[in-house]
Amino acid sequence: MSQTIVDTADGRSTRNGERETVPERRGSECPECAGSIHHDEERGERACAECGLVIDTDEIDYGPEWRAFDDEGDRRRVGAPVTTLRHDKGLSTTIGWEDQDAYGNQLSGRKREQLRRLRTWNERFTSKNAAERNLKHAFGEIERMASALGLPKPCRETAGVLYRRAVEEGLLPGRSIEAMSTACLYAAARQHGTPRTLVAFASVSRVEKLPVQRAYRYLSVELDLQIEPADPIHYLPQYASELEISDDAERLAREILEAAMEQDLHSGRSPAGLAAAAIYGAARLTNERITQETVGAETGVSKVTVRNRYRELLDAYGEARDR
DNA sequence: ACCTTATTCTATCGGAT
DNA sequence: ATCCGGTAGAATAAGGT
Repeated sequence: MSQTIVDTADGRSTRNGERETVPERRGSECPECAGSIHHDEERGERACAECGLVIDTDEIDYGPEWRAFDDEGDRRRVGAPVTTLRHDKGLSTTIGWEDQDAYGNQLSGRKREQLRRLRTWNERFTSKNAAERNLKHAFGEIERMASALGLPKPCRETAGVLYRRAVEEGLLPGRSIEAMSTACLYAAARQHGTPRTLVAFASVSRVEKLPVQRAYRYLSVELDLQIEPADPIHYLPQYASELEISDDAERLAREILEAAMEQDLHSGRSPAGLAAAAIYGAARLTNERITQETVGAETGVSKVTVRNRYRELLDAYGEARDR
């Protein structure tokens, strides 16, 4: 009864987790001293310019990273962009399998022999040990799941960074690669404001929900991840498009959620449930025919929860309207 | 590892449109 | 006939001992 935990596995905020104690990730003010946030591109950190409080680390640099070595001044880096999602960061050479030269001519037997040996050794060097192969495996899984869930690239990259850190911290032994990579992607998705429910992750992962959850918990404790409770508003766009709701209704749902959050209705509730209920309530207010059943089915929330929440939400919204 | 508490889920039924 | 709303009891999640 002392600590404020804001990092619940299903993304809801806790009862005593007052919002103002939660570090604002995307805001421009320091939660400690209200100073402005400074971006340290070199170190990938965001820190307060006044008091030096580091807001978060290991941000992805989205900008081009090209540097020229010819003369001074122009610092662009050259080459394929470095990506964390290749076990070798995309920097190794691959030798093609074709027994042809660059012009498509057949090679002599002698050359072919030489190439085969080269390939063999190249393989040995590029995936030289088990750890590297594990990374390969994990990043493959991250890519697969991310595209199944429609998660954007920066999010995948973050997941890759998290996974790499997890390996470096020695969190892997005793845990499956599948579970840990799923957990990393889950964490990354929430950090990027494109959350998906744990259930959604479990459905695209090769492992069950429980190990994923355990891995996530372990990960967030060990890496000291500061992840805010998921914002129900972030679920709106995906739900709205799945349910084919009008833009007007989606906007309305957003307003409803904002009103509800003013009144702390979201505390302790599942963000996905709130979002589903807001969609349903908004559709009802704009006279769009949609049943609690379909909303529940598409969002993975039971219809009981949809109706319990949507009543509350509309009450809160009406009250906010009256003032 | 077990216990407590709040929330959500499953199943079910009566009533409304 | 389908949708809504309410309810009981099981299940789950998170925190604490």
